[in-house]
Amino acid sequence: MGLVKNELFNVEQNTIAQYAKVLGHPARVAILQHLFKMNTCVCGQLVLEIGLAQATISQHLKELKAIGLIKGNVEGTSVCYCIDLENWKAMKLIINQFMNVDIHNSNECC
Amino acid sequence: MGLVKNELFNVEQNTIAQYAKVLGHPARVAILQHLFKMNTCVCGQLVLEIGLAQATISQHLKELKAIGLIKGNVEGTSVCYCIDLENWKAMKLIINQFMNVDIHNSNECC
DNA sequence: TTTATTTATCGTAAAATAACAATTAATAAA
DNA sequence: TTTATTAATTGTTATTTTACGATAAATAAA
Repeated sequence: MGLVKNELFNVEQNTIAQYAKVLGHPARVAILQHLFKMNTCVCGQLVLEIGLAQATISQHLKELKAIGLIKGNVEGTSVCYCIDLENWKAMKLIINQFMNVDIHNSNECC
Repeated sequence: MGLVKNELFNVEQNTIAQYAKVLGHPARVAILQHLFKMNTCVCGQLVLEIGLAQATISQHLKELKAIGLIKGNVEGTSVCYCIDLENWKAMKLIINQFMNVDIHNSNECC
């Protein structure tokens, strides 16, 4: 076990869960917020900004990159990261669509 | 390790991550969608609807209840679950606020 | 009272996650 | 060329998560 049974769920449910999972760690939330705040590519610094080890930050960046929310450009000896706006907006749409299931419901119960 | 260092992040970041984490499993997404679709309290059935073992569903329900997104009413020998709309809307607000950090940014980079 | 139904809890195993030190790889600077 | 800088990767450990069988608890039905 410890293994999610994705085959029991539809694509939408798995996609929502995948995005939510990536956002489910405060370091990754902080990284995204920082990238938005800077509004430009950010090289390094993230390790200083957040208090985690370099290897740990690198791991979180990898996950954010893997799902497409950020992208990185090699710039000399450092790598510059920024939000992938197109994918970010696609993610927003999917999450919003899910979160708005309440709009057409009254839920008069309990 | 395997232990998140919450103390490095602010309340907002931790709250966002906590909500996202709960939504980060397709079974919990499916449960929420089902509760919205039924638009009323749901007793049992969830185990039949989703293909996971009863103990597993019970565990997922516990997590959703712990963070406040659903509530349960004992009704005879069974328990009826439904969305806690107030808390659900509070969650939506927090997640939306986070996701809309892009609105004021152009992100001309990379 | 006995039996059935329904859900929660316990115990357990496999897998995933978070974190970090150490190392490697790649480029820039001296 | 040698040295420094920066980020990725590797290896490892502790912890958490997912899942389920078995059992317990609580109530309803016979």
